Amino acid sequence: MKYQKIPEATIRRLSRYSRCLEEMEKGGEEVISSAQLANRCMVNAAQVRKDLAYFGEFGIRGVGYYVKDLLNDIKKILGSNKEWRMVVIGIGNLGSALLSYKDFLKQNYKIVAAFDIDPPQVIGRVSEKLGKPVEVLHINRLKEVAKERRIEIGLITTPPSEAQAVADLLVEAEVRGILNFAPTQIVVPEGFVAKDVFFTTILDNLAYLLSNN
Amino acid sequence: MKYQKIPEATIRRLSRYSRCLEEMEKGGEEVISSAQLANRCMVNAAQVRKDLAYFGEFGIRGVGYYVKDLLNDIKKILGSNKEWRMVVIGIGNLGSALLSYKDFLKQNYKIVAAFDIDPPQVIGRVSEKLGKPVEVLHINRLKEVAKERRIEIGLITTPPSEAQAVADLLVEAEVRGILNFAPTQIVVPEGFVAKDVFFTTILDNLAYLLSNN
DNA sequence: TCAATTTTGTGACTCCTTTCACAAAATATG
DNA sequence: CATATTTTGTGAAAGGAGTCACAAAATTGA
Ligand SMILES: NC(=O)c1ccc[n+]([C@@H]2O[C@H](COP(=O)([O-])OP(=O)(O)OC[C@H]3O[C@@H](n4cnc5c(N)ncnc54)[C@H](O)[C@@H]3O)[C@@H](O)[C@H]2O)c1
Ligand SMILES: NC(=O)c1ccc[n+]([C@@H]2O[C@H](COP(=O)([O-])OP(=O)(O)OC[C@H]3O[C@@H](n4cnc5c(N)ncnc54)[C@H](O)[C@@H]3O)[C@@H](O)[C@H]2O)c1
Repeated sequence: MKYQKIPEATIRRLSRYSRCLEEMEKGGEEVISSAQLANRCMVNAAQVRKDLAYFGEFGIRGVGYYVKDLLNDIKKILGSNKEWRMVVIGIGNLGSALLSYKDFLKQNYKIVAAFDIDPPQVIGRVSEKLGKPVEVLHINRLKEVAKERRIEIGLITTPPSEAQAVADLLVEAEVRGILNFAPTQIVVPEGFVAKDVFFTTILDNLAYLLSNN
Repeated sequence: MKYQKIPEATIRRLSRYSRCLEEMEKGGEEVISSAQLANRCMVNAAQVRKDLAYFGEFGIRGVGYYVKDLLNDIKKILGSNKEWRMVVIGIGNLGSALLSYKDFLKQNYKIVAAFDIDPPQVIGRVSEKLGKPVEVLHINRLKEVAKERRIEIGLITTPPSEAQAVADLLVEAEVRGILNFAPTQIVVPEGFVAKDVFFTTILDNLAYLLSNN
């Protein structure tokens, strides 16, 4: 297939297909049609086929898709087949929750370091739920440790006033991907990727829908 | 302006404008142009004007928009001018973090109840950060308390296996808006609104961008 | 008072995304 | 082996969303 720009919506749906396929695999299903997958993910069947068509041909006409193979192919496309090494910065309420989030382990996302500016209260913290204990370190060791542990993604859970400064530190440490949970827009240079997760935006959306339906 | 279907993206941007306008108001700015607001929110100026045009005329030609008025108008559009009363269900790592999330207070979102199925460990829990202490109650009191406290939005932070059942309880209690943090797709009847927040989808997105740029 | 300046609101255009519809490929059946 | 059936992959059509460009409205300044 010739090259085309891939819609961001397609990537989001691939992640959804991935989750559904995982459940199907667990359920023992071996082959599915685009219609079945579409149904499960609440999208159009042609949409499923077109999304996949951006990346190649994965199905067999008259048959469908092999669940296991398709799951693998999608993970390869998303880059979620490899293990991603992450750091959490700001070990307060939300940061602690992320540190003990079991699902990250099941997926290929692994928290391998944690930082705070006020470590005495949290230093040496260990979560049994995690495969390995993660010790909370002082933020001034970020650059050094990030390189050492080959960290690729940073999760920012500091107060909003500190978020951009922390992002700058991550950039300096060459951590290329940033997920920011503080309610402030993060800016990073070319070559880096930052995504903001605004809880209030999601709630505003809900509020709008509730007010107008 | 004649009626049109309003794009979901417009609603998301309005929320963004809202946040920027709040900062501007704090900063003492009284009037802004669509270009300035657009710049701040990293969108196109025509986009700002078109988004607003769906709902009426809010600016003055040759002048711009009055920050205070526009903020009010946007909040009215979004429905975020009123106070929304919320419940959190599943007071584990993430649920506890949400319970003590200060920003909800600053906005018009207020957590007025909390439930778990295993309350002995958490009953009577109080967060000083919140205006009023919120006691964690047993899930079997959900329907009764939801009505009593006029709850309109439910935040689900139970394990995924319980999420749909909890959503069903919320529907039964006529809580019309649901925000689900468990990694499983929630289905609700006509007239209710459910949004899923999938952390892994966001990470998959990031992984894709990091793998392909 | 009137021309110059600023900035909105919006029709028209472009670009992107989704859906439709069908030929092509694989399988099943008699 | 030929025909019917199934389901993919994809070009074409339809539908939405974003950008451009300019007339209309307000203001400023001479
Ligand atoms: N609590 C929630 O449920 C929730 C939900 C959505 C978003 N958020 C956002 O996430 C962020 C954290 O929220 P929280 O409730 O966990 O706050 P918190 O105050 O409990 O935690 C913040 C932590 O960041 C640390 N910190 C401050 N400056 C730092 C720096 N420069 N470097 C490293 N660490 C630093 C603090 O010591 C503290 O431990 C906030 O921006 C908040 O708006 C929180
Ligand atoms: N921890 C995180 O940072 C994080 C991030 C994203 C998503 N999530 C999702 O949020 C959910 C909660 O995660 P967590 O880490 O807080 O888990 P957790 O195990 O710490 O908390 C779950 C809580 O739900 C309660 N519960 C179970 N069944 C219930 C029921 N039927 N009714 C009421 N309460 C019930 C449990 O008693 C427990 O207190 C999970 O689905 C998880 O996948 C968590």
